[in-house]
Amino acid sequence: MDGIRRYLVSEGINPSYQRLKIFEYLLQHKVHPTVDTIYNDLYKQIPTLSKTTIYNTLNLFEQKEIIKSLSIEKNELRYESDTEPHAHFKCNECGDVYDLSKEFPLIIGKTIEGHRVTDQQLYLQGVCKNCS
Amino acid sequence: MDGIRRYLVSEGINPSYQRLKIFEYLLQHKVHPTVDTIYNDLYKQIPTLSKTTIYNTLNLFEQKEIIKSLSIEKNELRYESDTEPHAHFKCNECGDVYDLSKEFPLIIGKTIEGHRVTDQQLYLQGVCKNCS
DNA sequence: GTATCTGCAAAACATTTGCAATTCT
DNA sequence: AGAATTGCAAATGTTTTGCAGATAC
Repeated sequence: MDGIRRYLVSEGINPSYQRLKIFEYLLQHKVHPTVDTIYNDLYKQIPTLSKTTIYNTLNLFEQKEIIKSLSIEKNELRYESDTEPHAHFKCNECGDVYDLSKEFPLIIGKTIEGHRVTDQQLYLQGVCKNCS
Repeated sequence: MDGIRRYLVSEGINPSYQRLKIFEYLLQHKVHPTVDTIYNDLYKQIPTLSKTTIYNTLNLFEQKEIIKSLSIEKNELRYESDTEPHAHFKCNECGDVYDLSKEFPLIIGKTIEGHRVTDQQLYLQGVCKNCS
């Protein structure tokens, strides 16, 4: 927890209790949780927690570029603490989202058809190994 | 317009006036419009048009697999009539979304890390050639 | 003590649903 | 007439905003 505190401070973020807990949660739950999932889980430890604080905190983290948001599915934002580019796979059966370790071509930094690329996201969908 | 009518019929879709106009709009506006954009444009020609009809129609088209929806950005669904897999580039300056003709590896049909892939989306972001 | 952070309640959006009126054949 | 379609109004779900109270330095 002290490591997390130091990390947040080093990124210019005031390490409040809620912020520490939310960032710790993202580090420990690498399944790209939604705000609702984060709230329902952390609520057990922090009964006074509100969703507003989770929204505020995630928006702050994203602005400071220590997390990323994924809009894989309509009407559902998901969050992850891994900011390195990597592909995502969403299972249409169980709904789980997996990180893929397989390397795909890195396009960031290149110029394609005249457009300068600064960010890339590869989303795959299908049926995961558990649901096959 | 008669070609569009025949196409809708061939896909099992009753070609009402609104459906014809909405599909024609998507064919003519390949900038991945939102429901709001479609509504604001078509409203001028069809003053009685409602957003509900646009939602109904787009959902029907998507279900019949003659269009695709893109959730590139949070809280904003975009639609396109091109159902072939291709990459998208979104300009963070002007907000426009471009189709890229450059070929990227086709992953659909493959199995990656045990997951069977049936759909793929590559989203790039950055600064487009007009905004550079 | 002053600035920041939290969290309630309300607002703002996009999308869906229920249903009555309209249209088409 | 009968079935499908349209579109209004209300409901739903997610995210944002306003603001008063709590917390931290």
